[in-house]
Order: sequence, then structure tokens, then C-alpha cells
Amino acid sequence: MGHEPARPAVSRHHGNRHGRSERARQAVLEAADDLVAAKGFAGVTMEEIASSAGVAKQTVYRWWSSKTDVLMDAFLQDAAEHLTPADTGDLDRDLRVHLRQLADFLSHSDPGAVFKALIGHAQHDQTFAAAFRARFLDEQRQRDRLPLDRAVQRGQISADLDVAAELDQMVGPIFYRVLVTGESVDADFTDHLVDGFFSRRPSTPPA
Amino acid sequence: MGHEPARPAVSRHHGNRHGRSERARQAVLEAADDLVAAKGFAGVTMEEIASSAGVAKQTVYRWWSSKTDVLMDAFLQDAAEHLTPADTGDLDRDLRVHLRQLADFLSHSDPGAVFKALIGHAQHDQTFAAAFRARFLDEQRQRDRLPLDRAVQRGQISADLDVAAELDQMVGPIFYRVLVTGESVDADFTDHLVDGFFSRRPSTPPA
Amino acid sequence: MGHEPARPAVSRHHGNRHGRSERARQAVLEAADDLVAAKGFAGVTMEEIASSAGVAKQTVYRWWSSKTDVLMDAFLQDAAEHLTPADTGDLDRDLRVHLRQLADFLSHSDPGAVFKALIGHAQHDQTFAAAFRARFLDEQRQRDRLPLDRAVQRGQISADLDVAAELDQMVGPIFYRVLVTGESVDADFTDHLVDGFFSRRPSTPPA
Amino acid sequence: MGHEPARPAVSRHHGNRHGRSERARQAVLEAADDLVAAKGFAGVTMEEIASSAGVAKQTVYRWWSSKTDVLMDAFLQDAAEHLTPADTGDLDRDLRVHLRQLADFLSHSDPGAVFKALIGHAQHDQTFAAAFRARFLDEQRQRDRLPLDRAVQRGQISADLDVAAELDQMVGPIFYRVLVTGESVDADFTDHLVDGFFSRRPSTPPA
DNA sequence: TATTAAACGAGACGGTACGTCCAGTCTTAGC
DNA sequence: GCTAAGACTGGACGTACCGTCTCGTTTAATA
Repeated sequence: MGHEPARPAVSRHHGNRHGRSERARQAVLEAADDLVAAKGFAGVTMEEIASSAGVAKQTVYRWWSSKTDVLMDAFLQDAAEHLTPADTGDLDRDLRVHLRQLADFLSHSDPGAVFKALIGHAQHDQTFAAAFRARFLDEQRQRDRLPLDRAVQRGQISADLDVAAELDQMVGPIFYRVLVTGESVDADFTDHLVDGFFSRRPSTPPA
Repeated sequence: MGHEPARPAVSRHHGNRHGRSERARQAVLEAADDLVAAKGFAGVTMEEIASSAGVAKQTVYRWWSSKTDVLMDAFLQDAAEHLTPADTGDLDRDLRVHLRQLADFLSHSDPGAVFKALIGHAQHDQTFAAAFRARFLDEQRQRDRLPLDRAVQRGQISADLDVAAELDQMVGPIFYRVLVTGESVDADFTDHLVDGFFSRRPSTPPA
Repeated sequence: MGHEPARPAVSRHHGNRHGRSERARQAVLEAADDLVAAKGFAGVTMEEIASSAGVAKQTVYRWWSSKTDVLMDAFLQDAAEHLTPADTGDLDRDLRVHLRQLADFLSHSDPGAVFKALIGHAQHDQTFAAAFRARFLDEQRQRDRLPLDRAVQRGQISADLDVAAELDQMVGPIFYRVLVTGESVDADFTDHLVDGFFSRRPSTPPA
Repeated sequence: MGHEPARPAVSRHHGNRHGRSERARQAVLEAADDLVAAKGFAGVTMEEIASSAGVAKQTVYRWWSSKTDVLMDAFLQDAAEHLTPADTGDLDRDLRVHLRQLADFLSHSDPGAVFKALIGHAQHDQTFAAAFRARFLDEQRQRDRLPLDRAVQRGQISADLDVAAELDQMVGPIFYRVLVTGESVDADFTDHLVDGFFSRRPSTPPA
């Protein structure tokens, strides 16, 4: 990214009495982003994040407790926007667009790569897993279900639908392919998932 | 575990001209299994695997290149048996049993914990990811589709079924819950997935 | 040795911005001295130096590049004092005392043992040999010739004496016995060397 | 050297019941010589000696106990010839030639380099030092004193001469320069030593 | 205006584990 | 019985990061 490759002419910040340096915070998050994109999760170290950000190691540790903590913050800062489903009033269309967006995010974007790294780390760190769910996954799940919730509100689909279960059946296969099998996830695949959703409730034709 | 806690009376092996020591190989794999169960993935080190196995560190490195390489071997040795679907001739029943088994394996078993750790590691190591797929996931996927393949052969379900896609829609949500949301996966959930499979093809009623 | 066996009450040093820890430096040098005296050159390892000094291995490597580098520093710190010739104004006496001192240092003292080890190492490491000469031997040679230089200045002996060559004929045999033949070097032997020196210039009787 | 870089067409020796393989013995000693000349003492390993000699490591250990043991044997095999003083009946001449030969051997020859390495090792291994003296140095010292002994026998010099002490005063400075100061030792220097010897006994002019 | 305390840079520190290297031992099969 | 081959134990090597700590500087709110 652009990330102001040359530090601004603004005189360097050296701390002050009330509160942290915003400059340092941004520099750390951007360095973390850049590094994980360039060298992958395992290739990033706290020491390099600090030196790339032009910041003392202690400053990183003052505000974040670990590499994954930094990466989670960096991820949160620019991830949500990619994953908010649109609302056109047309459930079928909204679902298809959203699933394609999700698949593309996971498969091809830089923050998607960070996301996979964080999910990976969560597999061997329960504490981190809980934090990641609390700070990102729960919200993301709320966003994912928005199209279905709105369709229920509009009366387009039955109110006694188990929204969470249906959602899992649609997004689950995408995550499965990305995290487990490593196959690419194209529009045919995501559209097929939407087809499956509608075919499970024949009484409510798509529009 | 069984893992013969006391070494057998057989005299110690010190190398010979015709290949590696089977005793050392088993000891390493068992030590790795035990350690990862006891202290989790991150708590295991090559040094401790070696010393627990009563083996020199160099002997571990002679045959495996990294901790994950050892764990993959250890996992392969006792994992496949847990995940082979039965064949009763009844597709509905076979699917339900298999998915419950899969969910239980992932959620509650020791090798399931190792599996999650390995999948986690695969998220930040492309080389390992490829190796893990080649040595385990591809075969597992063959096993997963056995019930459907057999039903096709028996003429129970249409021959033009996209078996891979249907499979992803059934197992995907399970992996999603285990790896991403961390929710428990009970029989209701897996049965619901089977229901969904059949409801997508009304012309072929179960039984 | 003195080596302040109990660490001073001063609180532990953990690094600061103004360079290295003097405490760590001293502890390493003392540990090296003690270990080489206790177990000989070959029995000393960097790891044990570090742990004996209560210091991290990396701290040793930060400031010294090898075991011999540490030992050279340790040797320099307490060696020079043993080898500075006295100045009584009496050449004959000064020479005899100095050669006895040199022989005793090489044969019986702890730093003498370190010296022999370092000279030994210099035989198979040219880089170290050059460093050892630059940091110790050249200066020692200056000290060795002091008695002769002073006698020349006093007019006691001819000004056209080849001081370096005469010196080699006196100290050379001592080093030869210590390093090569391993024989003991007693006062008779060193006195005989001084006799030889004077007998080579009969016109200048020893006072 | 020739050292049969390609193994000869002669069928390889694989052991027999009639004592050790002379072929293996020679190959090991030659490999050791070549390696120490090519890479220095520290760069030689038992493993490389064995593989360079086309011999199993165990075969080396069967006949020699350590690297220095091999090198000592290799050295002994071709060293003595360089260091035997001639006998022309002329003491002055014999001494000058022998000291020059000694200086040249130590300073410039390949076996001289091995010699220095072995003397170096002797500084930190008492056991080896004793062995080296027993197997080489004592004999060499006998050879060194031959010219003086013969001159005594011929009545050229006084019979009550302390031959050993005089010898040390001549060879000592050479070893001192080679082992300690690292200076070159030219003919002027060795001749000066001989001059010193004669000037210490004016009643016995050279020739 | 001077004081003061938080945040900062720099970087040395005690540690842990890494992955490599070599020494020296042992076993087996071939000649 | 000696050999080649090579797997084995054991242990030091030197490196890389970890997370902690100290030092002296910068800064802005307080006094």
C-alpha cells in the first residue's frame, strides 16, 4: 500500500504526558500489514514490525501483547468494509453477491490472507480464538445474516426459518474449501450454494 | 495412551546398515502424540519430542524436517480409522452416522485436536499445506464421498449428481463451526445437514 | 581468586541505553578464568562460561566471538602485571629476576596455563594469532626488552647491540622448553641464559 | 598428490581374515595429510578423513583414537627425513646447515605446518603432549644434538660441555619465533645463533 | 515559567528453542 | 576377521526472537 513510504516532515513524536502517539499506532499497524503480505505470517516478528515502523520494540509491547494481537488490530481496521453485504431488497441477488464477495475476500485479498493466518493461529491458541471471535467473528456473523434477516422482516421467507443453520450451510462450504481443501471458490460454486438454499424451501420461490 | 510406557526388554537399537530404527520411529511418533495432547501444539518442541522419546535430537531431524512434519506422521498413523464411513446399504443412515463421527472426531478426540493444529499451521505454510493435502486430505475426501458413490452405484440416487459439490455442502458447515466459530456440533446439526441434502432432490426420497 | 564470590548488593542489571553491563563483562571473564583453571582449555565451552557467569549465552556472543576471544580478554586483564620486569639499575640482576619470573609464569601460574592454551590455539588459527600478537605479544616484547634498553641508555652496554636478537636468545629457550619439550625451567637454566648473554660480549662485565 | 583420485581398477578391499588392510592405512594417512594442508587443522574432521580415504569411519577409529592421533602418524611418516642433520665433520658448517633446515621446515613446509598444529594441540591436551614427545620430540632432540655429540667425540669441543643446554640456546629462539612471535626466520638469524654458540667458548674457535 | 509524569527511542539483558555439526559407538552384511 | 555402510547417542555450536528492563529525552498539562 501507499502507507506514506517516507515519513512525513512533521517532527518526530517522542511521547507526551497524556496518551499514546497516534503516529506510532498507525505506523505499527501498517508495518504489520505490509510485512504479513510480503513474507507471510510466520515470517513476521515483533522485532521487525517495530523496526519497520520506526518504533521501539517496547512501544509495540506497551499497546499490544503479541504478534497476533497486532495483526488482529491491523486486520480489524480494514476488514469489515469488505464483508458488509449490500441491501437491494432482492434476497436472491443479495445472497449471491455477498457469497461471491466473501469467497473473493478469502481467496484473493491481502486482508483475506491475514484472516486465514489468524484463524490458523486460533487453532492452537484458545485465548486468542476467544478474543478473535469476540472482536470479529461474532460481528461478521451478524453481517452475514443480514440478508436473511431482512427477507424475514419483509415476509419474503418464513419467519420460523433457522437462520443460523441456513447460514452455516451457505458459508460453511466456502470456508471449508478455503481453509481445508485449498480449492478455488468461483461464482458457480457460490451460486450453487444459493440454489441449494432455495431448493430446500420450494414454497418460497426466489422473487 | 497404550504407548508401552516402559520400553520393552529388547536390547537398545544403535543403528545398523539396513535402514532406520523402527523402535526410534515409533517412540518419536508416540512422544509427539502424547505431548501435543498434553500441552497443545504450541507447547511442543522438537527438543522435548526427542528427549521424551529417548532419542537424540539429530535422529528426529534425520527423518523429519520439522515439528509439523512429525505431527503429521503421528496423526496419519492413527487418524484414518476414525474417519472411514460404514457401509450398511442405507444411504440416509450411512450419511448421518458418518457426519456424526466426523463432528465428534473434530470436536472431542485427541487426534482431532492434532488435526486442527495441522490445519491451523497449513494456513501459514503453503508447502506444508500442499503436503498435508497430498498425504491426508485428498484420501479423506475419497472416504467422505464413499456413501454417495455407493448410492449412485446402487442406483439409489441420480448418476448425474455433482457428488463433490454435495459433499462440500454437508461437511463444509461442520468444519466451519469447528474451525471458525468454535461452536459445538451436535447430532441435530449434522442430521439437519443430511435433511438438507435430501430436500434438495425431492424425487429421491430416503429409504 | 578474589572474584567477589557473592555478587554485590547492587540490583541486577538488565541492560540500558548506555552500553554494556560491566557486571556481565566481569562475570564472564571471571567465569572463563575459573573454568579454564579448573578443567583446562578443551573442557571449557561457551555454554558453561555463560551459565557459570549467570549470563545468557547471547550476551557472551554479543561481545565476544568465540571461546578464545573470551579467554584472551580474561588473560589480558590479569596477565601484564606478572610480566613487567623490575628496574633496579643493575642489568645482571634485572635480567635474572625477569627470566625467572617469566619461567615461573609460564610453568606454574594459572594465567600461564591460559597463555599456553592461547598460543596453542594460535597455531591453528591465523586470524587469532594475529589478534593475539597485536593485543599482547607485541607489548610483552616491549616489556621484555626494557632491561636491555635501559642498560643501553645508561651506557652499560654497547649502543650497537642488536637488542631484539639478544632477547630472542634469552627468552627463546624458555618458551622452547615450556611449549615444546615440556621440561621444567628452573633458576639454573635461566641464569645460564644470562651467563650466555654476558659471555657473548666479554668487554662488558656484569657490574 | 597422486593419491589415486579415481579408485583403481583393482577390486576394492572389503576385509579379510589376514590382518589389517595396508591400503586402508595408507589412504587414511594420505587423506589426513592432504586435508590438513588444504584446510588447516581445525577444518579437518574424522568423517572427512574417512570419506576422502574411501574408508569407513569405524576403520579409522579401529586403528587410531582421534584426529590428532591420525595426524601424528601421518606426520611421523614423512617428517623425520627433513630433520636429520648432515655430518661433514665440520661442526660450524653442520650447525649452520641444520638450523637453516630446521627453520625452513618449520616456516615453509607442509609437514612443518602439521607440526605446528600438533604442538598447538599439545598445549591443551596433556595426554597427547606426552605421546607426541615420546614418539617424536625425544628422537628429534637426539638428532638435533648429533653435531655437537660428534664434535665432542672428535675432541673438537670440550667434553664437559652441557650439550642439552647449548642446544636449547640454539633451537629455542627458532621455535620461539615460529610458535610465538610468528616472525620469519632467515639464515642471518640462524647463523647469528651459531655465532653466539662459538662466542660463548672463545677457547674453541670454529675450525 | 518551571515542574513533572507519561510515552517515547534505543538497545542490552536473561532466556528458550532452533537446526547443524561432529565425535565416538554400535550393528549388520559382504568378502 | 576386517571391511564398508550408515544409524545411533550425546552435546556444543552459533543464531533468532522472545518479552523485560533501564536509561535519558521529549512533550504537554499542571502549578
